[in-house]
Order: sequence, then C-alpha cells, then structure tokens
Amino acid sequence: MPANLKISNDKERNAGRSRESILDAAEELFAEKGYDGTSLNEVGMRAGVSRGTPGYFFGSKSDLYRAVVERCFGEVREAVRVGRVRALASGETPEVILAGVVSDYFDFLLARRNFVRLMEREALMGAAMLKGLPRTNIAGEAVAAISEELGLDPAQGVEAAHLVLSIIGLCWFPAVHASTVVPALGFDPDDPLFRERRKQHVIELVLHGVRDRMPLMTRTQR
Amino acid sequence: MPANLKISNDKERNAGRSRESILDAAEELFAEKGYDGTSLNEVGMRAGVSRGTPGYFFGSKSDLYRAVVERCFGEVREAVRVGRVRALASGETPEVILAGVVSDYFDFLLARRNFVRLMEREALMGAAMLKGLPRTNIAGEAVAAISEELGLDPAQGVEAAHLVLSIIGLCWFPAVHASTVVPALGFDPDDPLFRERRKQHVIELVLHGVRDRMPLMTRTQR
DNA sequence: CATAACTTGCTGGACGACAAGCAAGCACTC
DNA sequence: GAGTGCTTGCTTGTCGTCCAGCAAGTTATG
Repeated sequence: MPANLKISNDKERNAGRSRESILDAAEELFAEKGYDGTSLNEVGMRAGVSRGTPGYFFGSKSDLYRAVVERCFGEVREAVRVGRVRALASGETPEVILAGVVSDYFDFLLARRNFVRLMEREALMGAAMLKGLPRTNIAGEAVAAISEELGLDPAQGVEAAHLVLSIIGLCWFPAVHASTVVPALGFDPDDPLFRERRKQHVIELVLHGVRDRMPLMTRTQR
Repeated sequence: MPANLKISNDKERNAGRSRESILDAAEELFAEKGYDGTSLNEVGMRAGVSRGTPGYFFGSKSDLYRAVVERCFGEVREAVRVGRVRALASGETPEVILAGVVSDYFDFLLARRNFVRLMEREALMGAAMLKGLPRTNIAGEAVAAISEELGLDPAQGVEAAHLVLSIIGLCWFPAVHASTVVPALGFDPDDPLFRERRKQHVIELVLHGVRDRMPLMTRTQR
C-alpha cells in the first residue's frame, strides 16, 4: 500500500466528512422532530462533533436547515429525472409505463422517508423554505411527460395535471399516515403484502380513471 | 328585558368562556405553528388572558394540547357520523351516494383546516397523542358503510378499506399541499373552479375504479 | 341586612432548563 | 507560524412551571 495514500481514519480532522455527517444528522432530526424540535446540540451529538460545529460550518440553524432541504430535494429531483428518462426510453405501452411510474413512485416514497417528512413539514409551514429555492418545477415536467405519453392533446394539459396530482396524493398518503389512518383501517403499513396490494390498488384506480380520457390507448385488458 | 338576566360582559370573570377562548386560541396556534412553535404566552395573548392562565386551567402545555386534540377530533367524529346517516338515509343509488360522500368529505377538509393540520402534525409525531385517546374507529365504520352500500360481500372488506384509503388520500392531499404541489402543478388552490374540477376528478376516479368490483352496480352512465 | 370566612378566576414575578449565537482558544497540518 | 478544523465558555433570550397574591363572588354567621 502506498504510504502517501491516506486512509481516512475516523478521528482525523476532515471538513468534508464533518459537513456530510452534520447534514445527515440534521436531515434525520429535522425530518423526525421538526425544525423547532431539533437543537444544534442534538445535531452535533448525532453527527459525532461538538455542539458548536454545526454553527461553525453552516452559520446559523436556519442556514443549516436550508442546506438540508436543498440537498435532499436535489437528490430527489435527480432521482425523478432518471426515472423519467428510463420510463420514456422503455418503449412500453402507455399503460405499462404509467403502471411502472406509479409503482416506482410508490416505492420511492417509502424508501425516502426523510424527504416525505421534510416535504410534509414544509407544506405545513406554507412552503416557506421551498419558495426560496431556485425554481425547478419537476412537477411541470412530470405533467408534460404524462401528457405526451398518454397522447393527450395540449388542450387537455389540465387533465394530465389533475392525474399527476391524484397519483402523487395516492402514493403519498399511506407513506405519511402510516401511524394514523392506515392502522385505523386495519392495515399494517409495514406488511409487504399490504404494500403490494395497495400499490396494485392505486395502479388500477389510475388506469381505470385514465382509460376513458385516452384517445390512443388500446383497451386490451379485461 | 328581565333585570336578573346577566348579559355576559367581556370583562367579567367567566371560567367557561376563558377555557373556550384558550382552547380556540391554542387550537389555532397548534395547528398553525405546531406544538413546539407555540408558547403558552402566545396562547394567553390570543385568548385575551394572561400568560399564566392557560396553565391555571389546563395544568401543563401537553395537557392543553391533549384537550385541544380531543375537542377537535370529537367535533369531527360527530360531523362524520351525521354525514354518514344522512348518506345512508338518502335512498339514492350507490353511485350517487359514493359521489356525495366524496364531495362532502372534500369540502369538509377544506373547511376544517385546523383539523387537517393537527392530524397531519399528529401523523408526523407518530400519532403520539391519538394513541392515548379512547378508541373510536370511525375509519372502521366508514369501511363498513361503504362496503355495505356497494354490496360487497364481507370477504371483500379489504377492498372497501383500500377504497376508503384512496378516497381519504385523494381528498386529503390537495388540502395539505395547497402551498407546495398544487401550485407547482399550475393550480391555484383557492380558485373555486380548480376545487370544483378537482372534486369532479376525484369522483370520476373513484367511480371508475369501483365500477369493476361492484357486482350490483348498474352501469347506466356513459 | 351586615360582615366575616372562604372560594374561584386570574395575574405576574421568580426560577431553572435549555436554546442559539458569538468569540476566544486549542490542536493539528502545511 | 499561518491557517483550518473544531471545542468550550459565555451571553442573552425564551420557555414552561410553580406560586404568592389579589379581587370578585359566594356562603355562613351574627
């Protein structure tokens, strides 16, 4: 092993690693307990640094929060983007693509708990932070993609937007209310069978709903 | 006017009125800014009493929060109950009833902003407070009602539960994400036209989705 | 009826437990 | 020894909680 190649050991000083640790810890805590419920002391402890270090690297608590939101949303935006090109390049029928999009989005939200919770908290705060972020509008892209894929003419863009809103809502809700509504309905949100059944239910709903407003879609099923 | 009938003037001492003022103020503030973001000082100011009065009447902050949640959920439970008997007594066809239920629930959530926000915050906290409340299970009643109304046999109860989950999610989402996803899709959440169109979209989606699993439903439309 | 004894509604000061932010300082590398 | 990474001590402020106290009202007692 070359002597000059440093293996980053856990104790040595490393600004980049510290920054990431702090971002990780803060993301987790902000998502879990909210902005007001999280102290910089706690962030530091979880990140394995002292209570002053988050302030040292990020300036203030609100700046740290902004950095967390920006990183998290950037990752999500990227994930959505690659998912979209993959779907469009698949060469499948619109129905299959739509089902795949719903399925992927569903799983995605279950895997990205921090993102869901941060977004939810942002919504409750009136999107105070999101408004300050550079405009990206992945939602608009999603609508355009769906609209194009389903062969809706542009005049029906509103329809596509409504459909996207429904898909998001249907996938979103069980992820957020896994501790309230889902168990109240007798489901175990962590049961893989429930998840699979739920996903299938959403897909069926969306496909049934879309079938009547899709001029080009072949009605081969059933 | 009888002289012995006291008109409650704003300055005189009145425990009942103070309690209600405090509950009103606390509900508003907890819903708007969350548990951690609300101080008893603020609650007192908004209620028109002093800083110490919320504590005097409710003991502690968490006890006040519990009282707020209990009152709010009690009201909602009652509203759902009367809505249900009204729907079942209407004598309409299942399709019309289902559409009415969705429409009512949709409007209900828009009108009960505090409830939606409190519930959302509860979900983010893992339903810590809800678990302590006496079990009521209005969700189970809703499933039973829908199931019965649609003529699903009991073995298909899971299907009805999934349907209820979808209805709730579809109605819930635009109410929560009026500041994030809805505008990102180009909608104005306060525009009555959007609301009407959205409601119609949800109804169509649900009815299309349900039509194929409803043995007794006549397919008169279209 | 008058007044004393007591209760109830409500206030605001005091206190301890943190919080965020700042700045001085320590340790390590180049 | 200059600079970067990071810690620690301190300041200032806000929070929830406890509590002494007061004023208005109520009941008991003469």
